[in-house]
Amino acid sequence: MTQNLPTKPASGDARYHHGDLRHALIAAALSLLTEEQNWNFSLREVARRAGVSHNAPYNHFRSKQDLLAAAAAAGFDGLRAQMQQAASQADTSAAALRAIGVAYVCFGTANPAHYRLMFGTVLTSTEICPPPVVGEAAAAAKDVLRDVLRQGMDEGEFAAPPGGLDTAVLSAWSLVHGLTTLLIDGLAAEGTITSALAERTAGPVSQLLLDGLGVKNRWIKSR
Amino acid sequence: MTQNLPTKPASGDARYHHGDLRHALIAAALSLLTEEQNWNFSLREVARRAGVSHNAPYNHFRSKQDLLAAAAAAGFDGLRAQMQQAASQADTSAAALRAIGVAYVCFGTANPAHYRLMFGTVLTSTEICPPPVVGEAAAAAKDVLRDVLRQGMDEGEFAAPPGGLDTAVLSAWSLVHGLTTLLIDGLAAEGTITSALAERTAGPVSQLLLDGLGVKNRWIKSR
DNA sequence: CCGAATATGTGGTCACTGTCAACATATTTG
DNA sequence: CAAATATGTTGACAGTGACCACATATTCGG
Repeated sequence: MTQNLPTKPASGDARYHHGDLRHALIAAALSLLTEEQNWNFSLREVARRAGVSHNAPYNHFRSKQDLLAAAAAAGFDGLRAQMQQAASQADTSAAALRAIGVAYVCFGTANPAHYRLMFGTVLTSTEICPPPVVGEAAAAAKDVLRDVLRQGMDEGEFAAPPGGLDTAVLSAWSLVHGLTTLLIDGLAAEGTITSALAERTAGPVSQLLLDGLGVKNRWIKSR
Repeated sequence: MTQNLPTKPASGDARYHHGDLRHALIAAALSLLTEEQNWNFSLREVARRAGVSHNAPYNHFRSKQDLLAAAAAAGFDGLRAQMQQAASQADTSAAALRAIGVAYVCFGTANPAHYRLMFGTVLTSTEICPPPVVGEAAAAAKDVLRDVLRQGMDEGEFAAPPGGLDTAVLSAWSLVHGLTTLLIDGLAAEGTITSALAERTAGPVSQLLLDGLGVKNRWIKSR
């Protein structure tokens, strides 16, 4: 090295210890994720962005995958928040379900790379299928859906399908998740995906699920 | 190297030109894919498996992504085949739709890594969203679904949802695709996924879609 | 209040990767 | 049969993830 040990920085502003490097790294990873729309960026680049050496991240994450898992978990937290807000503003269970569906798809299409990462770390990473952090965050989001469905079934607004609540939850989640990824992958529609397109698509698709749940005012009668 | 230029092999068995290296590379990639359950394997490893030098692949694929895209396209071909066979063995449109759903989910859960790759290369790769090869293969599979739905609607077996055939296709695909990935990701059920589980899950979920399509003998009446 | 244990950051290193360029050998084609 | 092309080979390079030993803060027990 040309000049040794300027370790003690000139200004007391930047300390040797970063303060909250863990979050800084996650933030850096997320910004790289949205910039490049994939997670091929190097762990070293993340470290550079956070202004630390290429090895500092290893004090907070066991591996690159581990960092990505943390970023994915953060994504599920955000998703859950959006779903909850959407549900809270609806007055009927059916409306809540539809709102959740739209919110879900909008979240995914607005943050394609992040959404993809959320459901992608798993395989890319270790054997243990959903890394605990991710699994828990995902379950929390799933529960929002479950609550709405249960309430609707309790109120008699939804009919119980064979297989009961579990099947309903799984179907609903499958539907919005599938739609989201198809949109992201450019397999559902031509051209770039706008939030308007997401809403326009998510609406009818959610409706079809509602029909399956035997919601009272079916479109078939309403026209 | 210890021993130079045994380029001309002793036996005339192995030629300088491989014969069909392109397919050999795809095959090697696929076997690595199922072995390691991810596509972190190196292009060099693929070349090693095919018994060629680390640069030979570049005569057939522009990049690693390009090879992966080819593998993904092959996957869609296989998927379409299974869907077609399932559909051909059903006597009603509703039965065909249900069979396709189950076949779809079974394909995905039986080849998790491959399935994941099929819907994953996109982002990981270049800007042009679905690489042409992949997009075309995917469209072919999608058409199987579309044909069944159209026929069912023509026959009056399915009711046309608002948004028409397109919405129905999109919904159906979303549902099975979403369910498949959730199962693969370990987010739908506990423990390892068996083909039995896949069928058991895909059945009711498909049924819910059929209900949404207003199929005559609804489960609610059939019990 | 101080010294040891610990947490956090640094630079060095290694095997390996994807890709490029230059070269060698088959194959095809005029 | 020569020239053009297709296919494969070796060599190189910068960049990567992950390990190590070491340096510096921070914390905590005495």
